[in-house]
Amino acid sequence: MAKVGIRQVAEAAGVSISTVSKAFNPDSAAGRYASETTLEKVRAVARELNYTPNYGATLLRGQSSHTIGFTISLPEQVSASFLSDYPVRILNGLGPRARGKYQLLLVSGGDYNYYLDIKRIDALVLAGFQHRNNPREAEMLEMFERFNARGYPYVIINNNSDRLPLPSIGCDDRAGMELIAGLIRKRGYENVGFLGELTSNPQQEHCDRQRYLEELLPDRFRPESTLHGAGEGVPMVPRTELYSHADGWTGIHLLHRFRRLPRCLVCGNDDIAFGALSACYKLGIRVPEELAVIGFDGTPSGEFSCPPLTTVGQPLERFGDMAFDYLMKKIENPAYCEAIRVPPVLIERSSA
Amino acid sequence: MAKVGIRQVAEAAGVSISTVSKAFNPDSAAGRYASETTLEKVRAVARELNYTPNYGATLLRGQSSHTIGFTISLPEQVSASFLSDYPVRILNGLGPRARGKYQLLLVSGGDYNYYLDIKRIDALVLAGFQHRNNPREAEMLEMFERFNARGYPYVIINNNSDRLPLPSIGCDDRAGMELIAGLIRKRGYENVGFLGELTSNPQQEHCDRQRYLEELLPDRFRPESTLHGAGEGVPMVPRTELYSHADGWTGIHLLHRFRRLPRCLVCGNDDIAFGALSACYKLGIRVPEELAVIGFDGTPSGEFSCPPLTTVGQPLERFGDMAFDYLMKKIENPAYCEAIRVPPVLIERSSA
DNA sequence: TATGCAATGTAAAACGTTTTCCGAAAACAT
DNA sequence: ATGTTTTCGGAAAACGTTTTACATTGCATA
Repeated sequence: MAKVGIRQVAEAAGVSISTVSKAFNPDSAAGRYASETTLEKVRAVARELNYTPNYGATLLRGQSSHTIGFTISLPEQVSASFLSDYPVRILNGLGPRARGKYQLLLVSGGDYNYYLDIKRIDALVLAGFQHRNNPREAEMLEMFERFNARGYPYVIINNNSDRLPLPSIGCDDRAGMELIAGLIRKRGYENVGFLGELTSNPQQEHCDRQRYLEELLPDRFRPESTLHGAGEGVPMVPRTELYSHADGWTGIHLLHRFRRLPRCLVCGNDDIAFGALSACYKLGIRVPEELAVIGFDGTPSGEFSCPPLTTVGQPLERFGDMAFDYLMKKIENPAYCEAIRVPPVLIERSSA
Repeated sequence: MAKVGIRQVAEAAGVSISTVSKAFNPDSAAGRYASETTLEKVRAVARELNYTPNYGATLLRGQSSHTIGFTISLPEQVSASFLSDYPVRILNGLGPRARGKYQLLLVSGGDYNYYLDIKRIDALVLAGFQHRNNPREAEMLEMFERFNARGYPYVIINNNSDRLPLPSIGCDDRAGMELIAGLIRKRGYENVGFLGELTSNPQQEHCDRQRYLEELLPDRFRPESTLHGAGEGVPMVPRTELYSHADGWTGIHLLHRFRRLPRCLVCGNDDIAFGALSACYKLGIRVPEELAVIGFDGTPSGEFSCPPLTTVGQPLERFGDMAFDYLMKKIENPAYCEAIRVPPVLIERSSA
């Protein structure tokens, strides 16, 4: 069978190739100059002939690559959560939404500019970027700046800082902490501490989640049950591992040894909570009888930890499809910029 | 600044545009007809002008898309392991290898044929495809057949069946089971059972891992400590969950209730083992004192389960870069087909 | 010195679209 | 009936490469 291109379709439909092109690009400026009746007829013929526009030609002549870049974190820096189910869940939302309209290109760290520059991608989804307390924060902010300056459409997934408004989609951490605070009041835990990712630099600001918790439970929050606030006795430990499990593990050991364990410990994320849980198991601390542990993220494994983890679930699939909508909006209106926060959901299991 | 295309480079280098093209496609047939000296000079000029061949034009005129498709499982079917860190680890191997040479396109389930047909991708990496005991096995095999018939370069990651030789890269399961068998002998566990994924169909063949274990430990293996072999008393449970955690959980409950628990239980994968571990925690079964549990996969979370999981680690990053090499070989020599098995590694922690 | 052949480079023809520009026809206003 | 606008569709010019086919040069051989 002969190759079927735009010419064959044109001939079969009895129109010129430009009309066929218009049938496939109804939104283009020239599209206005053909009647919908004709276009529909052309489309029917095209369907029958099983015609698909040649991607190379489209790309060469047209202005859109119909491709969205998806990238997980800076080069050689994969955030801990991306070693769990994060990317797949996000992609499960993004993929179906983009299907048929945009293709998804995996852009490895550092190639963003390049791909955007050569028009290989129309827009970029940056996932797994935590710029807060990140040693390469400067580099990341500079990149965002560059994107803004050039008007590149991009969106960051799960960048939760409320101090730096950026085009982003993420969990409404404050709402999440409200859920947790509500649970804590319900259970009646009087002493509440927080366990975030460890860092060797005590100067670094606390993560937003900790701040929210302090604000929401001023009467119950115990700063000394926090590694930053634990005081002189407690040494700061340099981070050695990529995974934050280790932070939870170390955190419990430290707080236990220095007798700073509260009645309830809220963890910055589920991975930290898992680490905390294993340390409790090891040290014989009963959860939740002696120590209640609450996570944040809703990782599926939480259902099967020992004991099953009470946590706050992030709608990651939702982030994915919202990211797509965000970018479409941004492409249409280059001035659009918003930090969207999606409310999470409380998952009550048995650790608190 | 004016756009820099092949013409500008040609002019700057004092050669014709075809010579510039040759400099960038040294492997093409026509490449032989220009001296390496000239080509190198052209390349230097191109570098200086910061020239990159226009992708659309390359695609239109050339025959290769320089793109590899990466796909995780059939539409609407994400295998449990892909909700852990699998895809990212594989991509961590594949990405750097492909970088600069091939782009990576995320192909969502069902679009493979389409993308290959329209030459949008040169080759395909299929990850997360377990065709054994899969309700859609027929569909998958048919797809593989079609690929073979048309000579599409593709490779399946982690398809471990030894009964159906397919272009694949995966863990050498037999070698893995040898490691486990060795550990079991060393520890002196006399009764060994196996816990695979549950299925409502008792007719289905055992997974290869179980078969290897039986073959390797004929003296210690207890078929009754296996859900398939547990006999009439034990009901088969239909799968309800995507995650195999649940299978481990249910498995332990069942075996415990019907008093078929062996001294040591080998699990088909880590997720099952985590489910088993939580069930033990819940039921008060001490691990490893009463029951030793061994996993398979080397999921990072194993380090922080309760107790930390003894398992066999799969070199997933290695799979990724081997997949790239595989496809390159296949593109060069269309007849090439091999099922590569990479030996795993024993990770001794405290659950056995 | 003529001849043939290998080595090197170029001109020009694709590749299959999108888009610009223009003319014909139709609709409308006078 | 005439002039003016609007609507519709086509001809043709890009887009930036790769590849084919051919021209030139240099060199060894007859």
